[in-house]
Amino acid sequence: MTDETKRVRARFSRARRIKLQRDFQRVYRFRARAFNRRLAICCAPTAPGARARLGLSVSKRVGKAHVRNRWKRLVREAFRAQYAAIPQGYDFIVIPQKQAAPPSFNELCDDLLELVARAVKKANRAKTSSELKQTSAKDDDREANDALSSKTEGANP
RNA sequence: AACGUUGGACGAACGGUCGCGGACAACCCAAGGUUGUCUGAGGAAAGUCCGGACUCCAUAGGAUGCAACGACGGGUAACACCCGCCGGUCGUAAGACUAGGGAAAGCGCAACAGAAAGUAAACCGCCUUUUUCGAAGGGUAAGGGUGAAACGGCGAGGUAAGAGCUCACCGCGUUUCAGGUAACUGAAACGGCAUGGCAAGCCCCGUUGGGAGCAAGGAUAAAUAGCGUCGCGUUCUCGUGAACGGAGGGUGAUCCGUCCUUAAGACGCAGGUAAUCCGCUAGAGCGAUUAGGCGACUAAUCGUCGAGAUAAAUGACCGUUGCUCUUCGAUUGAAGAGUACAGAAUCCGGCUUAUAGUCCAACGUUCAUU
RNA sequence: GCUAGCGUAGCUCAAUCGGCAGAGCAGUUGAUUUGUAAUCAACAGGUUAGGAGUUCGAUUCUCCUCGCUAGCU
Repeated sequence: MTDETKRVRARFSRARRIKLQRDFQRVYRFRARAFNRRLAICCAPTAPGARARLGLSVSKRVGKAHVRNRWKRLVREAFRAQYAAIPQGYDFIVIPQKQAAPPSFNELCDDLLELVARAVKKANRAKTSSELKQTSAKDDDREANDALSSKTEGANP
């Protein structure tokens, strides 16, 4: 019975997806990644109280249009089903590796949880190592001057 | 019954739980959110190979060029599509394929072989004359050999040997007659071989084509940073303005022509924003009946509304039942595996390509039975 | 959405107007050397991306697929 109540709560609306090119670039630049034979996951922290968000990047190398749609739907469904087990306050980008056939749903759930855990560990390590970067990242959200900030970071060391 | 040929239809079904896009309604109500109801991929949505609708540029007119098409008749909004029919090739047949105008407008091509690859010529031959017996001259294109293709085929007459030289049949061409809307078919007469092939080689003839594409195009909002180049004369008029000329630009191949601008302007470079709404789905729509037509299709009447996203919705799990294959059993059955190709993005009509399987109809050949 | 180009040996590229598919590097074998490299000689290696058509004959001409690349909006 507890499982059913969890399922009732598990929703996945448009607000929990990453849509803007800006956000994608921010997550890629944070460089907290975890790989698998089938998947790659990038991860970056957002504001502390925010919900976890999912972005998908499925290239043409993966397959034809219906194969790509299949991947996106499976990953979205896995993200939704395991939403309670995923840590909040992060953005995730899921990238299927090229030439990989879509797996079954249960395998994909296991892969997703494992890789999310690894990526979040990496992200926390990066966060604690340099707190200045975190503040600069917050500024990035508001002002959206990614290019300038990255240039200054490269110039400082 | 077996083997085929052609055309068409479908392309898993039902139920439960959760989730996503859209519309409507209610509630909290600032944004937005919650609940309920309805609804939500295809025969190819694909490739983007053709043709249109629609929108803007803006006048699309002429000549040349370029591109596409090419028997004939029809269908259609249009077509490189479809239907009918003719010719050709293949198949015992049902049927299949067919870019199928012009080679006496001109240019060009045909490797190797072969004597010769096209206004003819003559290697071996055959016949004949001369002869120094080596050969030379003449006639001929029946035969040999080469080639994908050799200047009609085959038989008879004829001849020194031969030859459409003559004749019959066939092929080819011209004319006439008959049938057909026509392509064409059939028959007769005449000609007496002239006019070999390739035009998916150049080309000629005929027909068609203004350009760009929903990121078209329109509205609102937000944001930024400007810079450079070009640039009006005359006449008339009190003046507004008009005419002519010049300059710049468009007409996306060129020229003529034409159109626009000419001082709150045009063009170029650089930079910023890429957010919302409209376009956006009722249409050459779909289904049925009747009528016309061999058919593609058309007309009338009745009924009906079936996706509209934008980091882009159609999914996940479970159960039952179909269908196919394998194994066991072999009457029912049991277990396992599989259940294709593939995803709308402005919308239609085609073509092409990919497809597990299932069903229906018509027809052909062979065999068996009556 | 629109448009252009390319595909030939393991690699990089040729092949005029349609007429025997070639070169360099790489590979194999032999020679040379005490041995290796270099050099010399010989050899092998091709569905000309796939299919169909035109033609006597197609890498070449035409059409349809497949893959790759580039450009414009």
